[in-house]
Amino acid sequence: MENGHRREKRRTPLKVALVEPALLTLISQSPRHGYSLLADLESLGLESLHPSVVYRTLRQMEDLEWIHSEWDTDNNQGPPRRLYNLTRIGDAALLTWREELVKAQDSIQEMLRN
Amino acid sequence: MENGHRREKRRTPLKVALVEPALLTLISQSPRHGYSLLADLESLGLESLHPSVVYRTLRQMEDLEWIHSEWDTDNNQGPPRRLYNLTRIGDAALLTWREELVKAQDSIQEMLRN
DNA sequence: AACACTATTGACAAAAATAGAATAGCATGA
DNA sequence: TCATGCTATTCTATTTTTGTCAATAGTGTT
Repeated sequence: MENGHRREKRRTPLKVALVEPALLTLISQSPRHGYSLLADLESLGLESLHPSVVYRTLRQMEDLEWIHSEWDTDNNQGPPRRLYNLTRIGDAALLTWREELVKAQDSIQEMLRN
Repeated sequence: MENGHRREKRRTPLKVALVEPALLTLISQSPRHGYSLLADLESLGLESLHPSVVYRTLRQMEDLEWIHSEWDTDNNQGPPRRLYNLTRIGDAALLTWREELVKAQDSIQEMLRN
């Protein structure tokens, strides 16, 4: 049955796999809200992510108690927004993530060295 | 409803997201069969992957015609095994992947530079 | 009031990932 | 020869994740 090609799509793009550590990194730098994180991710090279992906990841991380959010009261330009900041657990999670990032970096380096 | 923590698991580990380019890279170096790829992935830092992950990815890539397999006839030590090698399409796919890897590398670098 | 922009949430279908069982050839020793 | 263990691959059920779209909603502008 040598033939019979079925699928077209590829696996989870690297981009998506990096959203979580990227958000942690950004929030650790300074508390932010989701909408601005959406833009900040682009500065990390993670472009054109669907907003839902970002908000969902934020909620998941909050469920894990890596981050904590509160409604931003000194809200100037629009509807209420959540301001996220890192918890102590999130700090630890970031450290763990950084180790994983280093490993991934090594793997990639190895692959690229033709 | 500030509280009510639901989930425990994290997203797809980076490790898994790197299986596809890693396999392409290895096969491009020299044709191999699945079982040995399982071991070779470890040399790329992708450790303790479930065999299913590797075999599934191989089948997916074969469906995409990135790789081609044939049963290895000069089979010495066990049951029949598939020998995989890269197609021309796979060559191109590897190049595309390498660009993605470079981008990911940049993103990671950016995250790690505290 | 209609519209555009900021901001977040919810829900659903489709795809992917996890893990374990099933299958099977070969080699070795009891 | 029968059990055991290793090599090697496939299948399938279940759980998770992802992609996408719609819904909600406040604020400012025309």
